Amino acid sequence: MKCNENIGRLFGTIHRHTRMHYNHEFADLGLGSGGHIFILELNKQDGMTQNEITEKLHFDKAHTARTIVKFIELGYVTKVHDEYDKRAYRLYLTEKGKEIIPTIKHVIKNWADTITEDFSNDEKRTVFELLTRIADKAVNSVKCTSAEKVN
Amino acid sequence: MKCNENIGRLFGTIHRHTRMHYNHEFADLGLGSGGHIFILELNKQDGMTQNEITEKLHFDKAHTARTIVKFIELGYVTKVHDEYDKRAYRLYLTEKGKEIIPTIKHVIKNWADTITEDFSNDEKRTVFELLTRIADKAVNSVKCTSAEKVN
DNA sequence: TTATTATTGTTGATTAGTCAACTATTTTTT
DNA sequence: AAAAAATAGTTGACTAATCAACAATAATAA
Repeated sequence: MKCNENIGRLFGTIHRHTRMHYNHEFADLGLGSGGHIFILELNKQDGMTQNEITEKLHFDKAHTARTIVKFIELGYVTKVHDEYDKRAYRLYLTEKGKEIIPTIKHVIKNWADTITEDFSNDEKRTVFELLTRIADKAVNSVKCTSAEKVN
Repeated sequence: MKCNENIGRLFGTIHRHTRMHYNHEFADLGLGSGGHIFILELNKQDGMTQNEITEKLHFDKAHTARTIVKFIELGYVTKVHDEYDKRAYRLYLTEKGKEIIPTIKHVIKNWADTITEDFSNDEKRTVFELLTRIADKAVNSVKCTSAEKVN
């Protein structure tokens, strides 16, 4: 069975083209292809620290730091020193940040609809479920190998 | 139905962690996370031009150019001026290039097995088929929007 | 044949993202 | 309480990949 052979390549192809599309769609907002996720996440749960959002989104904290700096410059996010832990910052969406939520959601939904255009509802549900499981495994497997490295 | 909402995010997460894993596994060969695909493709079909392999893998030609330069330095690939079209180069795997094929295949298969560890054979087949269809749509959709831009 | 257009590949600039090393704090151990 | 270890965030260096502009060559139109 050859099924598994190129699955990584498919992920690469899909991800790169998703990025190209988002780059195009989000250009007017001053966003690139990746940052909108932070905004959506803050919309779900305001007041997270950079570390918390980093872990939730499975990014590297350096990436978060730089993305947030950019969003503050763009006026979408504000950063407040935590009262009790002076190392930490709490992140909040500004009004301007909240305003772009509908646009972001619209672009995301459109793209999802486009790439699963010919899918039945059943297939949509299936692919979402299987990808969720794969993402979980991927995250945990990498976590393990980098933990090994430490030991 | 919320299924579609975050599918792009799943692709991002999976792809980034795949890259981290490949970076780790391919380091000994001097490869990063992406280049091995070119080597596998040349192993399937020798003598392609840079353009041909670029299109087959859905990359940007600039990326191909730089990747090939690196592979020539590493001794995995050679580049031969096309006899009839002096703009083009034909690409061939060297012996050293052929030697690393089994390692590459092994790493890829291992990763695919890891991330679908708890999948039934049926689920593996399904996810592969659905992803193939998604990749196809993604490639074509982006192609369309960039064609629009030209007009 | 000459002029125009298209194609192959290269280079420069830019973005997304990681890792490693660092500073400033906070927590834990002694 | 002092020393050691852990944590939050920043910065520098690097890779993967894209887009845009370019040079050289080839194909097409005049």
